[in-house]
Amino acid sequence: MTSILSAVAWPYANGPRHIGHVAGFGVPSDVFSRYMRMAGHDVLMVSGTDEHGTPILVQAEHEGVSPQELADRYNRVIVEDLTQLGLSYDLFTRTTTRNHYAVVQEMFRTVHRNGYMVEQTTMGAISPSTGRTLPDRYIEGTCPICGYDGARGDQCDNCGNQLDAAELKNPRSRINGEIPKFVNTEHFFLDLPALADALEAWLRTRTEWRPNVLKFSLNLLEDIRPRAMTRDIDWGIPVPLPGWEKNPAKRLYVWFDAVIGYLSASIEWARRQELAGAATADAWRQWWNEESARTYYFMGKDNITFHSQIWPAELLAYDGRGSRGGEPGPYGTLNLPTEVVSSEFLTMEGKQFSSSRGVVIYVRDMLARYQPDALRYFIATAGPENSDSDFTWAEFKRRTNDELVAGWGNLVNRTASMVHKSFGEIPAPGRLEPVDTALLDQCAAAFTTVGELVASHRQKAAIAEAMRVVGEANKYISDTEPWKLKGPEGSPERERLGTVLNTAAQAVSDCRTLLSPFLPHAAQAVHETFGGTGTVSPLPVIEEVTDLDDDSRTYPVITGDYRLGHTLPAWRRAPLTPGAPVAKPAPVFTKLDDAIVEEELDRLRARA
RNA sequence: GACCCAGUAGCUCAGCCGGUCAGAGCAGCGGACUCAUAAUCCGUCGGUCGUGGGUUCAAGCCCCACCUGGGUCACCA
Repeated sequence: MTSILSAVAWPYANGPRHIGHVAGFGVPSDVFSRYMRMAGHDVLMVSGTDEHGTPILVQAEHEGVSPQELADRYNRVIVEDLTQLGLSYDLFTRTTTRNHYAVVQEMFRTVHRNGYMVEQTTMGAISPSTGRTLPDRYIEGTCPICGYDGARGDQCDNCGNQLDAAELKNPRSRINGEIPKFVNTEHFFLDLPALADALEAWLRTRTEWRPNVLKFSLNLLEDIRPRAMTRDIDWGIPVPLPGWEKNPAKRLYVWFDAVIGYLSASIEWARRQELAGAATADAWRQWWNEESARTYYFMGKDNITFHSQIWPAELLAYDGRGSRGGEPGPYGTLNLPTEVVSSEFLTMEGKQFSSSRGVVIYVRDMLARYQPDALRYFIATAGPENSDSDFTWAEFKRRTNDELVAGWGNLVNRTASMVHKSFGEIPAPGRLEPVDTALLDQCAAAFTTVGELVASHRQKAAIAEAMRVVGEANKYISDTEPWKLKGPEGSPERERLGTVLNTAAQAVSDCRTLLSPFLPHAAQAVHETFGGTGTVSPLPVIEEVTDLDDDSRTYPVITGDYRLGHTLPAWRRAPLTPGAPVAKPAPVFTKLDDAIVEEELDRLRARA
């Protein structure tokens, strides 16, 4: 048994999330975590909403609410969406808890004490009316090179040249139109060059990573410079140093605090376990201090930099393992990522997702009209695992109808239907013939092959293998033709029918287990269809909790009971019990009408 | 501009270290069957693996150039 941390990217709480987001971090991390639990490992899966930073502040001002109110609203929306999708977080929390603030400040203090947080003065654009940093992308003006008037502070969309915001002619804020002021400003920079050797040495040991992620990460080292970890902004975590702490205009950079969420959420989880009497408050150390623990980080490719460079650098600095040396703080020596599992991007009908341009389908809207497992199936089989992939409504309909419903759903339905009509319960098998054992052997072998594929992050191949076994079971039924076995009670034909249907039902049960990491909702339904009782495929729940360090505040978290042997079966065949009642089955999956393709495309066009 | 990735049958994609690698699913066509949400099963058509060079006994797989699409390039989560 290994301790496995599933560290899942933190959705930004400035709006609802679309299916591209959950394709990148959500479904892959959940499939991995569910499988690892069934394989007997000790999994801790954590995440939460990321709630600081300029975009939330801007959005909140735009809506006339406080940033916390805005974050509260979308935190709840995101919590509900991810729960409905069945993502099995042990704890999904947020970055505005007191616990998170305390952990982030402790990280900062130790990194600073170890000498990796250096103060520098830089020239930055600020908004004269608010005093806040104006990020380059929020500044626009006339391009000094081509004269295009809509150039942004970071680059000109017309001529494509990289720009420095200070070079723009007639610069103005895209937020409120005022003229930005360029001033000297003090900030703390994470001294990445002092950590570069340690980073590279560590990356060189990461041979298991997807090659593109590793290559990208190594490339980042070539031009490594100190990176600002504070901002001129009043929405964020205070800098825990004398003279800075009470300065409302200086806050920690959102990315400095967001990645620390993996640690703070683990700590929050342990503290809540202690309150429930289930573990001690330092139970989190099992994943963070034990060298044998493995930590997997799931995200979209836009986040690679922060997980393969910034976060490991923060950890190395905390541990005192850079060129300046140092000592770890109270959290001890913290584990670096075992693997950064990055997905590519999902596109929508050939275009990049874009909320502002209306090229989008939100998780919420998707789940209002379609089954969560239908979306999960699409993402698992056609998602952006190793390269960008395209979501189209036609393909979604086809995958759902021709593969999920016609392949897996039909196998369940035809098998249960025959068992119900012939016996009303799981029949006892007679003597097995070669055709029977051949199918059962294939099912048994699939536990190894599918498991290894999921463990090595080749989920598309894994689900394809599981679906291949589904096909074998369908073929078995065609070959054995149980509908032709019509002998009376006690006849050899009748016994053969029992054997065939028992074998088919066992194969269905095996496929159910094999597919359960991908299709957890259906797994439970299939289990019950064949007379099973209890939970075999646990789903997450939303709990309203009180902030551990602030009685006045409550918020929703995602959590759940995913204990092996209690709510989860092991990753192997569970023999069926003859005599378990099998009622007339109800279809597990809903077939989609051809018309949904045009309907959805119309919706898309209406948004644009 | 620099760098990275992708370009394989009508469609969506597999092809790890170069030698059954020319594949799968869907669509199309032909057939079988009727237990099942007209689902299933069998057979079949189909590609000079973006283009042009090169290395090698042997190249989707390595090298060079080019074309097309996507991405990254410090304060954008």
